[in-house]
Amino acid sequence: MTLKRGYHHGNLRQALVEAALALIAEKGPQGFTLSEAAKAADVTPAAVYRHFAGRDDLLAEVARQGFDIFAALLEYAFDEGRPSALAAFEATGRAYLAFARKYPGHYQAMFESGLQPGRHPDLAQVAGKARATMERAAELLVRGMPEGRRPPAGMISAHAWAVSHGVVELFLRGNGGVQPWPAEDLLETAIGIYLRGLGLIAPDR
Amino acid sequence: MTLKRGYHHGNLRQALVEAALALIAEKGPQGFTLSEAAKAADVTPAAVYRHFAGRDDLLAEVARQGFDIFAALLEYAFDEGRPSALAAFEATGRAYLAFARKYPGHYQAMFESGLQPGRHPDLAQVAGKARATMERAAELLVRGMPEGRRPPAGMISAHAWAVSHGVVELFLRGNGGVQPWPAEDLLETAIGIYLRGLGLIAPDR
DNA sequence: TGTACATCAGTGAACGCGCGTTCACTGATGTAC
DNA sequence: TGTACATCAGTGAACGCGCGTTCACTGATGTAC
Repeated sequence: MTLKRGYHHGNLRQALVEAALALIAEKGPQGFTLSEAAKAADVTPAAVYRHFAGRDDLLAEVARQGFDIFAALLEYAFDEGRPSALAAFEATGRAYLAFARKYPGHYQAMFESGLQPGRHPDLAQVAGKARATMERAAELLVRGMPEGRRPPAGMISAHAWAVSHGVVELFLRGNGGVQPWPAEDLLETAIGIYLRGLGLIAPDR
Repeated sequence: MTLKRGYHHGNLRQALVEAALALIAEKGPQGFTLSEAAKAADVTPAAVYRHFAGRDDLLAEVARQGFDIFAALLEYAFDEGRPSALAAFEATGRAYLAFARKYPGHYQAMFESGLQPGRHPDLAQVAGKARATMERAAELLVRGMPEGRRPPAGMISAHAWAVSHGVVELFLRGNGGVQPWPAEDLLETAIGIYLRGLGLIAPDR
């Protein structure tokens, strides 16, 4: 980290993003400050303004990169619906949780930092891309159901978002005492029961 | 609000709690500061220390009162399992959402303020009471299932917590763009499908 | 290859701000006699 | 009923702190000739 560097940093912009990520992952979204990120990048706070409009702009860039990774992971998990609509749907749920576990800094910047996407159009755009992938998975899933009883795909994907998000918030971080099940197991069983309820998995085991 | 009052406030402790609630409901948990709560209660910041050990202690009291109300609402919704285990279980889910909608300040203090319950034993205790009610509802629910295939009640209640929490976070506050369904409908459909998956509701409609 | 110069990334000092917290105090209240 | 006094809730001024942001500046880089 303290490698010799000259007056110019080289790639300060990305270094600041990564410093912010480390701070957020360690101390939560409120533990991130522009000044501390600058210090972690071995630079004066004023230097940040060469690359970002201010504190919120830096935070938004962190979230944007997070949504980029998130969208790519979902896309990869969905895999165009292979090997089956069912498997692809389950895979996107797992990908949600895997992302939250592997990129906690990004995740918190995206969902817990309190920045409103309306103020950052490019953020809203890439977030929409991630959402679209989940909706494609749901869309494909309901096509496997009898015509008359298909629930709206948007509702199915909203359910999947909600349970994934809830599992992450309540059980991935250790905030509610010791949890007897790993978050991954909780999500998998919840989605399994849900899919049975949709009639897409046989009722017996 | 600006009713004449003497040198002594009368019930400053509760007035501060309510000022904090209003601030949190309006501007989020980070919008709450000891100074602003004091100002809203028409009192000097230093006066707060007559009633609370400091900022965190005031926040914890807000959360504690929230868990009190929450636990009572769940208890009332559960109603000792009447009229049926199924109805009682569904009612607790609805109560979760109703609480979040009706008491947004409490809800955010409890779940989004970042205070750790470990540091406030009485908070952890009353939170445990709420959790226990949800587990009783789940326990009663699984008793209606054939002996060999009963999932652990704690898992069922964790699922219910997670989906309720996720629906609140994602869809009750308007953070994710316009949502075509009310949060209540999303939660009800999700839990309905889930209960079908457990074999507790007939598969057809 | 060498020099002059434009560009611009980062410095360092300073700002105003609101925060949580402390302290000696003072004014109101209520109880003992 | 009236007075002395203990209690204690709230005041007001002050503190140190870290924050985000600004500004004139300076040092490094790279390009034109």
